[in-house]
Amino acid sequence: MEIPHLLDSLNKQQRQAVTAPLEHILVLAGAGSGKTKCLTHRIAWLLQTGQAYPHNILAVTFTNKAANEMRSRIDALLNQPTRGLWVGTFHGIAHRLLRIYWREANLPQLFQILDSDDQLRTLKRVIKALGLDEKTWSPKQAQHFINAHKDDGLRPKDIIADEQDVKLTQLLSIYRAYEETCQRTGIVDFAELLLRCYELLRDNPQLLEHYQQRFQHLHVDEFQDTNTIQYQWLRLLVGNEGKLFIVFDDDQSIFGWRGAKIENIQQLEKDCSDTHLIRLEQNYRSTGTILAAANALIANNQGRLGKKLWTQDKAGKPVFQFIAEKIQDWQGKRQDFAILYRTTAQSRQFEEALLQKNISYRIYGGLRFYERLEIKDMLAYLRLLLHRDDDGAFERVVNRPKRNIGDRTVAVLRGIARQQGLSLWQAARTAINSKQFKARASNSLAAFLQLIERLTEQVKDLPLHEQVEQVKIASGLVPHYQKESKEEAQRRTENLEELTNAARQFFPHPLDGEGRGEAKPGWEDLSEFLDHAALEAGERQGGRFDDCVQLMTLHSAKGLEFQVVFLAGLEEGLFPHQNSLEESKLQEERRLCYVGITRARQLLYLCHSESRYHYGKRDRCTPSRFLSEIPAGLIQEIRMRHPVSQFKKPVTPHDFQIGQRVKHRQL
DNA sequence: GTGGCGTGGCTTTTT
DNA sequence: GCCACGCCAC
Repeated sequence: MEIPHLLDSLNKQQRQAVTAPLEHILVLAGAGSGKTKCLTHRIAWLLQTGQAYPHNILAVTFTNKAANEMRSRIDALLNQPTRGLWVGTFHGIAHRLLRIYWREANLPQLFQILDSDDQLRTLKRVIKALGLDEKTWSPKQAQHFINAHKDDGLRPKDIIADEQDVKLTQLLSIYRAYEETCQRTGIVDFAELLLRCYELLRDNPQLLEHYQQRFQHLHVDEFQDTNTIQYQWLRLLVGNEGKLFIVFDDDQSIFGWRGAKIENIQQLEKDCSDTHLIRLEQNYRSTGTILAAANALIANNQGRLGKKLWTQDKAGKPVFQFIAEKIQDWQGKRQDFAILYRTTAQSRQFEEALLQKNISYRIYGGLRFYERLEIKDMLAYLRLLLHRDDDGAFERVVNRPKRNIGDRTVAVLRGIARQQGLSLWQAARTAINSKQFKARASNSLAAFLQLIERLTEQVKDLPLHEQVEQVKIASGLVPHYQKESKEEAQRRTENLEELTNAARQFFPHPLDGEGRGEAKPGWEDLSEFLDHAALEAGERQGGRFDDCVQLMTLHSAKGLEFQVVFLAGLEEGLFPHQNSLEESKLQEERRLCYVGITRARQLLYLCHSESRYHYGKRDRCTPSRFLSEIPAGLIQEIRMRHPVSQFKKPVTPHDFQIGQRVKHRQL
């Protein structure tokens, strides 16, 4: 594409951003203002004007989806795949660097990635091994404690614990023990990828300098979602010479609760002198009315950088405040609809209502492919082939399918492992050799060890997908699942079949080179496949239907758009949520509502119930304060024909009672 | 080793 | 009200 053409499709502000001089460019990009376009065109612009070579460019996103989208849009703009240009998630890029520089990062070459579920299981074992009570010291809490500190760049030694503070002291000791376990067994959790990579660059000046010189242009998507360690990592990498090009929207910062620091934007302006702010305020998505509602709502927040979205489109229909059944009347497609809610628990009622009306739907959320039980079981076998000392994998499958290796036997192994500082695998060896078990337990255990050894030998020269297939057969998992209900068994078997397919289609990604490499036998492909499974857990559970209404939480709707949006449950205590009524949290709730509103292109329905069940009790609901923050003139009120009126006192305005009275049924 | 029962918790989620 | 998980009894 010629350079002028590259700019043709851009508006004035977008063009200004894309062609901005080489300073730190901060693009404040409102909802639907074309931020990905801006980012991808900037990269194409730098390349086509000869201001940068591909290998000078790094683009970072939060999700794999965003990274893939960006990569393919850049390729499309340039009419070819671009080599040397790095596009990836923060975690993906950190992982890539750690795989190359594992020595410098003080990791074993074959370090493994732990997903959150594995991390939790590991913590459970650590807490047990410390002799602590799981009830007082919940693994969940410890997990949060550890991840939050890693996200802030803090190791146990960086945390000052007052000895009087029993709780903090104890959590710290768990953190320490967990770190020790991870280091000893070569496992790395998600937060560790970032922190370890930050430390790698910080502590290796030559390496840092190399990458500072290489990546002169750093592009960051959704910058308002960066946490402390991500920010520090970026700062390190950008150095004194590099230039940042960041795209963000402070009004769409909704992940503060998981460590995102919206202040990083101000911090960046403080840390880098030559920053230049550009606003993208023209919206290409929604009607004027929807935008007016969104603008009015968000104006109630303090400390905004400030922007007002506008559109050339007509005003559009008023925002309805209302009740459903509209879906059946709609002329367009089912997938034009989205029902958005604050909490996952709300989805069930909609499911039931839609089921009853025979409207196909798709729920986002739930388990993803690589998170499913049967898949994780298979992955555990595969992990054991590579790493005998993977205690998590060992515990998971040692008795799955049943091999007469019960809890008691495993408990003994745990004891030996703890005492002698061994892995469970080594402990099993030791126990068998020193005849610590009765014949039955000893034989069963020996048979399991042999199975893994034999299997390793058997598949080591096969291509990846055959390795997976052989392990599936030898593990005995399939007959194991067959014992479950028929549908369940079939689903699990299908998923395992799909895993083999995934392995067949999997092409490894050489670390230093670019693009896709050749599949080859040995353990490298398997190792990469396992990384892939952890880092890209796959799409959220999808529908079997093509044409369906989309159901999801507001958080997962970010970045998407729909013709018609129903925002459900606009009630005090639910949205804004009970636990978020304090001012700073309330502002995040309001931004969440803003995100919800700006997902709609044509029609927006704001819904609230008069009453709903809350922990078993039926409660009256007060309409959300967010409703009253939208000018009444933009809203057309609709009242349902048959409101559930268990309360004498009439309530206004109205109600979304879809499915609330339907008897619950297991789906 | 499994099933039945009691208890607690209950916002949002990516990697 | 509902689910997930842990514990105990067979």
